Amino acid sequence: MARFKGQAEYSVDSKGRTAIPAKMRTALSPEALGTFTLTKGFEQCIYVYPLDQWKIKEEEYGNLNTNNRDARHLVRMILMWAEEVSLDGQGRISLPKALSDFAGIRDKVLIIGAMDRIELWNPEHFAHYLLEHTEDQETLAEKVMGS
Amino acid sequence: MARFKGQAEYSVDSKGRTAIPAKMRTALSPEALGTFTLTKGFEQCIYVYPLDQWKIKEEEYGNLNTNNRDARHLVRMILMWAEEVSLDGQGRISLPKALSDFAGIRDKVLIIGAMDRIELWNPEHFAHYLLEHTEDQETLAEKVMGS
DNA sequence: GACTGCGTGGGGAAAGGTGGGGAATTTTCC
DNA sequence: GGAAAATTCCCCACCTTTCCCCACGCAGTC
Repeated sequence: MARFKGQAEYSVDSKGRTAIPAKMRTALSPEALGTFTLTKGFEQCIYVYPLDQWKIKEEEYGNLNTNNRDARHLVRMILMWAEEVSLDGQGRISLPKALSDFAGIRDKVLIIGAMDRIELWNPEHFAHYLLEHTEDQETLAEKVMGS
Repeated sequence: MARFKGQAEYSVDSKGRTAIPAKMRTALSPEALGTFTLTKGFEQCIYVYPLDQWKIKEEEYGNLNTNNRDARHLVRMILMWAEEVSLDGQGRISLPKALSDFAGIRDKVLIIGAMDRIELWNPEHFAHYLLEHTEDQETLAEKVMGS
């Protein structure tokens, strides 16, 4: 499985394209075929899953019973935002308008490696996010991984 | 199996035709033969099943116990609205009047990929639908897919 | 100091969405 | 039963968007 890490602030050009950092590109499995599935993240950002990783997610959703009202709604909410994009010859992807609108991304994007996915943030929004979550890492670690 | 995802707002022309997004067309299996079965959706929308996927649904409904009053009624309700349509040379389908009336679709249509089917919504109705389902994704995911 | 890798920008060709005309078929009405 | 009207289907044409390719400049490396 691909393990992404690190951060970078890149620009988004007039055509809505942004480069994926070379370090993250080299972390991709060959099975990903240079293709990602972008979707709406929890919090105001875009989740970027490599194709092979997304297949696993998709499988889960496909097994839900669509005769169940809540399941139907969940599938709608997740899939309507999902979009498949591929790297161009320069190692860039183009951001679907619906998603960059949602995340408030315009001409700058903060790219964060987060294990099995990459996250795209509006740099300013991310700064705000940090301000709202001032708990220090030590406390969090204890809360989450404690016992 | 075809896996549809993404969203798009397209127009419906004066002849009641609407294009199927190219991304969804490429997701079609060859067995679908560019043919869909449209039927009344749960919630106020139109369900669009590729031919091969519809066969599976048909099988499911065919296996229901027709001695059961509810099952009998459900099958009637679903099948009486079902209609088969094919893509034209431009990748469009024409919407049966009964269905577009039911969904309230006029000159604009919101097209949503939802796994094995495509959904057609009146954009405004969909906005209302979203307002009525404000549960956040995280809670819903937990409810539906367990811990 | 030249070379290579990487992020950025843009031009041109191809594809995709939209609209409409006209022939063939079906429906309706006299 | 036949003519008129409406509908359906197939094709062509336009225009915007997308995709693919080429080019530049900066940075780190040998």
